[in-house]
Amino acid sequence: MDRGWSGLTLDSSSLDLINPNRLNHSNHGRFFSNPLTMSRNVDDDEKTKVSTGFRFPVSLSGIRDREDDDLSSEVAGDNDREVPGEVDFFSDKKSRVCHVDVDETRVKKEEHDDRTDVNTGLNLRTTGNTRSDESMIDDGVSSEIEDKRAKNELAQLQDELKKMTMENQQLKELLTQVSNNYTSLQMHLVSLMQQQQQQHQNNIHHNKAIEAVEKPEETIVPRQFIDLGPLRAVGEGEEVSNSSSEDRTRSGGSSAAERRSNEVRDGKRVGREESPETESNKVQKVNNTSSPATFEQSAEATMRKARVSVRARSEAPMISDGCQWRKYGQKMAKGNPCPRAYYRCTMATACPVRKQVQRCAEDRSILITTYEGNHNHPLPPAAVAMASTTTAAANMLLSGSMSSHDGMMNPTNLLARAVLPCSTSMATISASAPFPTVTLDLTHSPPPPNGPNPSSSAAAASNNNNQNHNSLMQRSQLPQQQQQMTNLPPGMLPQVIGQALYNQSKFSGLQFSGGSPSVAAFSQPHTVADTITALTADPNFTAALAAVISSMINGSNQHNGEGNNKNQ
DNA sequence: CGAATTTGACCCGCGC
DNA sequence: GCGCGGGTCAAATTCG
Repeated sequence: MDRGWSGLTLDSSSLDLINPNRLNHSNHGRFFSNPLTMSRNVDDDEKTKVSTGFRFPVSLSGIRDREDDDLSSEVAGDNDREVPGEVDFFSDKKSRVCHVDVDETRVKKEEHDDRTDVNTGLNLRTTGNTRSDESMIDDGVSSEIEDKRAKNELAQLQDELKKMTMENQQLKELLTQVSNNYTSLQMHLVSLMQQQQQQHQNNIHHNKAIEAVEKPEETIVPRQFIDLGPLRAVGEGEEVSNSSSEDRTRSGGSSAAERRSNEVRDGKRVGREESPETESNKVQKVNNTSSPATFEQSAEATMRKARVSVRARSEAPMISDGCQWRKYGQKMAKGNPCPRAYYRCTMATACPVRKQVQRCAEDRSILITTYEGNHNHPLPPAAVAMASTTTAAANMLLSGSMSSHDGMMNPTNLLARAVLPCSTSMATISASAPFPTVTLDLTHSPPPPNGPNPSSSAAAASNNNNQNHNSLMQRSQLPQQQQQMTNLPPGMLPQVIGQALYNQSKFSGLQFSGGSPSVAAFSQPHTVADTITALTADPNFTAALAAVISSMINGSNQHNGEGNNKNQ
């Protein structure tokens, strides 16, 4: 069936969260929509009962479908025509309820809750059929009892509906609260970063003053500038004008990078989109341009160096991530029989983003795509998911890889440090690689019985703690959605990655609900505080939230920066 | 015919 | 200093 169902199964403990009334704080407009879903869902639920697990929708549309189904059936609960059917569907329980009678509300509620765990929106057409069947069989049973049963059921459903509505209300409040918290946090971050920026400017002015007084050759530079990678595309026009021979002389240890920039000057490599610059040149430039955007440029420079590696199973030669790429080279990498292809983004003339695509040596069904740099142009919707994901990952990585002082001062790093311990189930971070690299492993296939871990080649840099990484992955029971990603059609990947971040917040609690059946975070009525606790305790929620915030931070940085802002 | 890809050559960084 | 490997360039080739 191609209705957005993932086809993957969940343990029954997660089922409860599928209930859109608990998850979805919205869309009452769709409450009565799509009557077809009722009949459609019959099959699903019946199949679900037969099979070992339950299906859940990965796509939002899928979620909505289920929501419609559930809601529709609830609505149908108000509809007398359909109610008896549902009664019969749960006939094994209903009869008990019926005998206990209405005054035994506690018992009834327990039964009711049990049933809720199974999915309240079970299907009316099935039940209707069942009813008709049963009515044919049970002709002897008095219609009076049946009416009574129907009324009981109706009351029960109405009760349930009220309960759901209240829960919905609670969730809405929760959402409001979370979003308020988020807004205030964001404001706080922005103010922090502005303060930091101010501080950097002051430092720069101070250093320039010192420079003017002391020997001009001894450039005193704040440490953070020294530690930075090359400045991101300086713009083709302004490229080499500053790097005179005096600069090179002054910079002392003239490196090969300088020779490269000489070549650029000599016209050998004019077509280069990025001007390779020495550290000293960079420092020089930074010092020369004491513009307010210095800090942002520095961040971008580091960003340019950071890499995000995505491992995914794909038979296609390249995962389609929504961007346009031009292949500019191919090399045989050592230790891998598969060639490595080099692509650069062609959506804008001077977009610095590049990516490498290579198949994993150990498992050639795994495609390793390594992204480097930030887009300097608007992205099509299809590319936003991947771009924001990689940017967020890179942000987390970079904020974590900064020097200790800066890292501690960097608000992003606070997030990263809060996030990384739990996001290791999805991301591996490498500080020892030539470039800081974060690896998003979307394959999560069990390691070959006797071979090395499949993630070992791409995440090679991180392999000093690779074992730990894997144990983390296993211990945390990698989200089933990720497992589902392993065999996605290539075009679906970016969407799913982005979706995953989104879904992580939506399905928070689902994936980590533990083994106990029907005890997911919302299976029982909770106070808002309980719910918040459950949400914030969930690593996925934290990770997703951090990814979003991190992405936003990057965005705000870029907006504060100069002309060539990134759009991620 | 223009755009995209291929591929050999070149350059650079790094380890020995 | 030399060799190796990674990364990039650009002419040649292929493709639409």
